[in-house]
Amino acid sequence: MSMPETETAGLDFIREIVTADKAAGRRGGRVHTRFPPEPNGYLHIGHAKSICLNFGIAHEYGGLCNLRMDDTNPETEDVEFVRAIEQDVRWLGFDWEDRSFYASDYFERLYECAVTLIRKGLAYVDDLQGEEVSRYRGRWDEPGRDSPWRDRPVEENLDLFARMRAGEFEDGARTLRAKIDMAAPNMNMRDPTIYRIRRSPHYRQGDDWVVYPTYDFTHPLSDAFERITHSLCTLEFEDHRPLYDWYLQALDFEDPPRQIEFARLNLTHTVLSKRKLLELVEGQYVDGWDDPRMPTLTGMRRRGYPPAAIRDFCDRIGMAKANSVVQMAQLDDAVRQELNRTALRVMAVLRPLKVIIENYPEDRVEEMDAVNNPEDASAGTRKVPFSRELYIERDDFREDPPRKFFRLAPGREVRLRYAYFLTCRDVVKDGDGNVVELRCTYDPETRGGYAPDGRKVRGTIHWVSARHALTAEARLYAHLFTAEYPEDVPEGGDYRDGLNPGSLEKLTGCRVEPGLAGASAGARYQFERLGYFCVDPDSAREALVFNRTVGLRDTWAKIAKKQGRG
RNA sequence: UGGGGCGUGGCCAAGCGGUAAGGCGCGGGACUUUGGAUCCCGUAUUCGAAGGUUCGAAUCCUUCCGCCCCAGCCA
Repeated sequence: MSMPETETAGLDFIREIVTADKAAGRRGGRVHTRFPPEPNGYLHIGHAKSICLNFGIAHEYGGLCNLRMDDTNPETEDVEFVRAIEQDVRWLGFDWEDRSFYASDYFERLYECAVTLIRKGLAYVDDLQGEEVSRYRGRWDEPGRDSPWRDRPVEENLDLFARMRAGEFEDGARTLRAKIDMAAPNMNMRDPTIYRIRRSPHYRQGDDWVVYPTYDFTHPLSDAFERITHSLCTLEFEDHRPLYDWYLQALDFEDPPRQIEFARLNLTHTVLSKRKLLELVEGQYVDGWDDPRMPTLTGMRRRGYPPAAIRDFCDRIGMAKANSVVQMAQLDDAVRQELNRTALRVMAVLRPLKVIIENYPEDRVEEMDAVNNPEDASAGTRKVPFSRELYIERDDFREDPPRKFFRLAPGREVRLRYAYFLTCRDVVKDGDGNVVELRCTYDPETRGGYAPDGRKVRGTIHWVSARHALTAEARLYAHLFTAEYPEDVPEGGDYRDGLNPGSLEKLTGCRVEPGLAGASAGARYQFERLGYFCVDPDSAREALVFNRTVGLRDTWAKIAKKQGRG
């Protein structure tokens, strides 16, 4: 038996902290994390990073991870979102088991904690309102001033706070604030708000409450209630950490959780901001949260991205504190790689060109054996019907082939994948000179794709039997992916120009990125579903539209510009 | 302007005083019943800049420069 290999490879900074804490036996040597979304929108790929991190770290250290709805703002939250969030987390492949929590379930305990703070002289009811509060808070370079209500006696604070809860005051009339330091250089410590009056029904607690705790107060306490050990959040909360710690200390929690921040995900060519995504949905610029163009998890699911690919992507991009913008190509590659391993292939023709095999009997149909996944023999084979009339991809034929074009052309011979060698004998055109049909012959000796005489062909193309093909009305939510192609089509025409990003843009009228862009003549289509398709140009357009990597960022820029803002 | 962070190739990202991992992208080649996939090879004499300490610095010290976050009764 060999010694176990010691893992010496670079630990990222979060692992380093967790490892050290565990080794030192802090917090009982436990590791317990949580994923705490606010149910005010759908989860996007940015959240996936956090989900993978939280569940991943917990799993790695033999700990647990909770799912917690951070629902302390009744105005924006809804059950629709909690259902969607649960579904997306599950889809991504994570299981919170019986640990589903809601910050709103802690309202009573939170209230008690606030009362404790008041008793300790660490919180007070402030009568200052809106504008006044921010004036008193001062600016970055100038200290704030104490509120005139800051030194109210404890009894009075207790009384007023109870009456706030009882609904005796108007919305916004008073707040409960922590008594910290109005001159603190860290703005978060200048007597932050703990409770505000908000007469808005909570999707979960109904009208039970008219006072709601703020995030800064709720979060550390929720973490402590759940005995979280490491509270992972994004960079913008870095200067909230002193406050996070302050609350826990003021309330004498033992073994308090530790907040650790990491950089949020930014991706090129899309927007990852719930607010912006909400506007895209509400303004009907997209079909909904699950529109395949959206960077939401549900959009990606509909678009055919396997959850394993998203997890892999999150692993690949790493965890750091430096702001960064990850290129979409990185995601595309993770998706392609996973799909390449697992997707069942079928042949498909997006822009059909009819082929008549003149020497093939009219009524004959053969079943050709086709491999379901060349990367995975266990995926088996399927039968594909072959007959006299086929469709091939328009781009697989060139009447006047450029150099290095190895596919079909007048007089040329190619292999029909899984079938026979085919030679183009004649080209049929319509009145405008458009190629509408190819008259061809096949070599009966080449069944299976090899010639007994040993002759070779350079090209192999896809095909579909005209009679048997599903002429899909197809909204193909299939996996459609391809290699990268240059944005610029070389002078004189690139033989791949049929469906390269440039022409795709013209076809769809949308910004198209190379990568997952869509079909390219040089590439082939790999679909998740078993079947064979022939798609007419109109529905092909739709398929392409749904499969493109859209410049949502541009869409957003246009909207913003129209509305006169940045 | 006060505070908090961050700066390693086109994009992510390891590295934590011993002489720049890896991935994406890009370029080239091999192979192939997709021109896909796969497989090779190449791609930072240099780590924001300048000084300093050291036999030796991306790593330590100093100064400077740049970028991000914070003045919600949002999270």
